[in-house]
Amino acid sequence: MSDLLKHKSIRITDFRLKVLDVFEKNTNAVSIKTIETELANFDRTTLFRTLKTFIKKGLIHEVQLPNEEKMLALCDVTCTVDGHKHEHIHFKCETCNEVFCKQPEVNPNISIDGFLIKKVEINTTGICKDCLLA
Amino acid sequence: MSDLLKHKSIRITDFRLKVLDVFEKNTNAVSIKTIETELANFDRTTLFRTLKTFIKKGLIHEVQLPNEEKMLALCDVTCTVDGHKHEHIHFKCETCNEVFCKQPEVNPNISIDGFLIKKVEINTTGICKDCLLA
DNA sequence: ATTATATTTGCAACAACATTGCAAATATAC
DNA sequence: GTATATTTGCAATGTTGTTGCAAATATAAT
Repeated sequence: MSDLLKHKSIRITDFRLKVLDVFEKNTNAVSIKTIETELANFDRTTLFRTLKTFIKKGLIHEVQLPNEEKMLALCDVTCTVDGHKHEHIHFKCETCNEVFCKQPEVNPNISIDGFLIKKVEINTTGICKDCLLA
Repeated sequence: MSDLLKHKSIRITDFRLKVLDVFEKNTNAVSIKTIETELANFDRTTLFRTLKTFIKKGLIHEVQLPNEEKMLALCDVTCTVDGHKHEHIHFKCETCNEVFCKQPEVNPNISIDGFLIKKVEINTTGICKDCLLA
């Protein structure tokens, strides 16, 4: 578990392990509110700095849907301090409100006439598998 | 110009016309900061309420790229109080920092195994046409 | 193992962004 | 022109995130 921090060149501290633990206990993306609830006594400044470091080092990434609270999720192993390289897309279920990182069935190829696209980010909403079956 | 408000069932007031004017004067998406700069004397509460109303009624939409300031842009005519129905995607130029609403060359078809997708939002970054030619 | 160095933490203060309640003002409907 | 519902402006407050700094801790060097 601390290997994950070491692998991304993040110094290991008690607090960072606790924050990482929150991400690992939750299958899907988590909000800052969730993190704050699951950490017992903590300093908000340190939390924000920790999250910033985690993002910079390629350990977690933000999921930002319009008019929605910011969510955070663990990155693919391909992400490093040199940049985030995600293949997945994001999905928010309007029934259970969970935010998923999922592989699309066909890899989308997005282009705009005359423009050079370097990064693509896809956010979707709908109803997830479990809620459809329920 | 006030027809646009009428068409979206938004009561016409001086303040709302001024805010709408900012959107119409700017070709691309604008930040709240930009709106505040272009409005002379105004009340921030009223501005936030106005923007919320505009979004709810389908006149403008948010463009939220991760780790970026929230941007706002006029909607397609297809958007109403019953929902936003955009065909376009968003593009932020890393050279000029403009945020565009653009039609993609091929309409992307996004699907996730077992999930029902109702809305898709695509945000891209790169270099825009003008900056490529410059 | 001990020390040196660099990074991280916790606290207080603050800045930016956004919301609520309420009385006065204004827009639309009659 | 009046009645009714909505919008505005103000003050207060909430939420989210940042800065500076001294003390504490993690890693690197010996």
